[in-house]
Amino acid sequence: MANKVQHSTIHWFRKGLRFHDNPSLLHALRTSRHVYPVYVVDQNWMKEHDIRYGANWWRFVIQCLEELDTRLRKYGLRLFVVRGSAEDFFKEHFRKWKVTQLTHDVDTEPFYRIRDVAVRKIASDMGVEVVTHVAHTLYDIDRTVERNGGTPPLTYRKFLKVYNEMGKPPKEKETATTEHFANCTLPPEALQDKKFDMVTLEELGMRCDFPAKFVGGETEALRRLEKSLEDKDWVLKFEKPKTSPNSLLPSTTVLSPYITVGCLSARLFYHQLDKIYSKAKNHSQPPVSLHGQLIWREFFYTAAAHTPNFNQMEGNRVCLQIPWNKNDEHLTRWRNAQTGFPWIDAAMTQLRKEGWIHHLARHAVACFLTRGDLWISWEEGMKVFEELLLDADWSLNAGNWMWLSASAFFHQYFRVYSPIVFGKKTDPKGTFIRHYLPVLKNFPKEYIYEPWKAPRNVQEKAGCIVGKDYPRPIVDHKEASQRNLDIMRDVRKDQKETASVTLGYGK
DNA sequence: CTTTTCGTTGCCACG
DNA sequence: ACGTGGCAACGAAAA
Repeated sequence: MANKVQHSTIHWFRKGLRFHDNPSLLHALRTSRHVYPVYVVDQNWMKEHDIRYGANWWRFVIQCLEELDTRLRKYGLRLFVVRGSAEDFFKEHFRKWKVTQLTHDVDTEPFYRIRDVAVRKIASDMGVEVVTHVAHTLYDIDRTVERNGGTPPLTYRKFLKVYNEMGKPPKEKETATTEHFANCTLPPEALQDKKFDMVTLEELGMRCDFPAKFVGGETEALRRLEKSLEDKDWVLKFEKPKTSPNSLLPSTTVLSPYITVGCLSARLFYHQLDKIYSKAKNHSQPPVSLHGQLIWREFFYTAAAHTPNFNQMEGNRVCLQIPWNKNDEHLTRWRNAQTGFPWIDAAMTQLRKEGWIHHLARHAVACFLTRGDLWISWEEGMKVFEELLLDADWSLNAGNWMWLSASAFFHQYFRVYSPIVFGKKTDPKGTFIRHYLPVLKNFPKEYIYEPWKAPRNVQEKAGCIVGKDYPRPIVDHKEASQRNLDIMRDVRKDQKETASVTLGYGK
């Protein structure tokens, strides 16, 4: 090899749990004699920053880590799973392992940024060079914002304009493979150090008493990508709003969990789509196309990275200030699929048991919790999603919750999803409900979306008495949504007046 | 400045 | 089956 191969490098996996399109890993391998691949599990840090991934998410990530470890061992390396503070670990091991270089992806969430600044300081104090690359998003987000004049685009159209000016995102990098690892080794004592062996759910104090519907790992991610792109016609015609939220086989790709933890590169997905698009005469366009979905992700990442307090209402300049109610009983019932609205409860059951629900199902349950029915803050819903979703992503989660609650980005608050009618369009027989709420499975289709309306004898025949075997609806939808609509209108009127008064003072 | 148009995915009644 | 306008009417951006 022509270039000097002499660094002793820690490659820090956070997201980016992959060998394909991993520029910072490639850099580590190309410039080092020793490469220590590290993943940090720090529950205190997570608690401090209110990061609340649940057992299903951890199981998924551990599967990803196991695959990384297995593959690294084939190349003579291993994964070091660190317990506790990243700062403490680096302070100790930069010296112990004679580290001269640290490599990792650029991450934009505030909690990552704070920690990265601290780690960078430790590194510079100890003479460790830090090399980072943008690999999780399509573009370098700071440059997108620069291009937009210093602020993030806050409408999709505006974002598209910037996107069109910037040209296609960088091509994905080659996959790290045998030749990249050829010159990298680890000292035997490090290879055998049991302290850094794989973490388990038990160790994290967690339990999953249901099987994994979606298995983590890069191999599964790439297999799923390939399968998703198999039917070219489906890819070319894809329009998100036309996909079904309640088909038992997902009507979309379900690549989001893989992209979120980074065992699938968004850039790889982007360019594979691009190849298919370029060979065809016609294809669907953003925002509804598959490219459009990746651009939505980028849109929320960009807004989140440049909006202080993006995941809360208070101090968030893009978020409408709404006097939400606090109602722990209603929140708990929503969380635990006990609202008495079968379509809502079925979706929430799918979320809890599988960790993924269709985007439109998220719309339905989010609208129900916030502006539609329960008038509970979007922040509460966001927290539940973060705990239960495999694809929970800080930026997208907060952004979409603001969208659905009509707090930001989306303003047509009078368009309320009906918890009874909406699901019927794509699943009139209620197959989805019957699957996830077996207690209702024998209700005739006339009553499956509103079982409380079934006459007593029908309930008896179905073997399910509403109010006993399945809850009565916790609100009257018509009444609640109308009341909420009125409050929303008043809030907006008030805030417009306040804003103009403030403006008046400013002049 | 005002006016019009548009916005990934509402519901309902009517034809 | 599907399209349309009314509902009561949002904010951002184009015109």
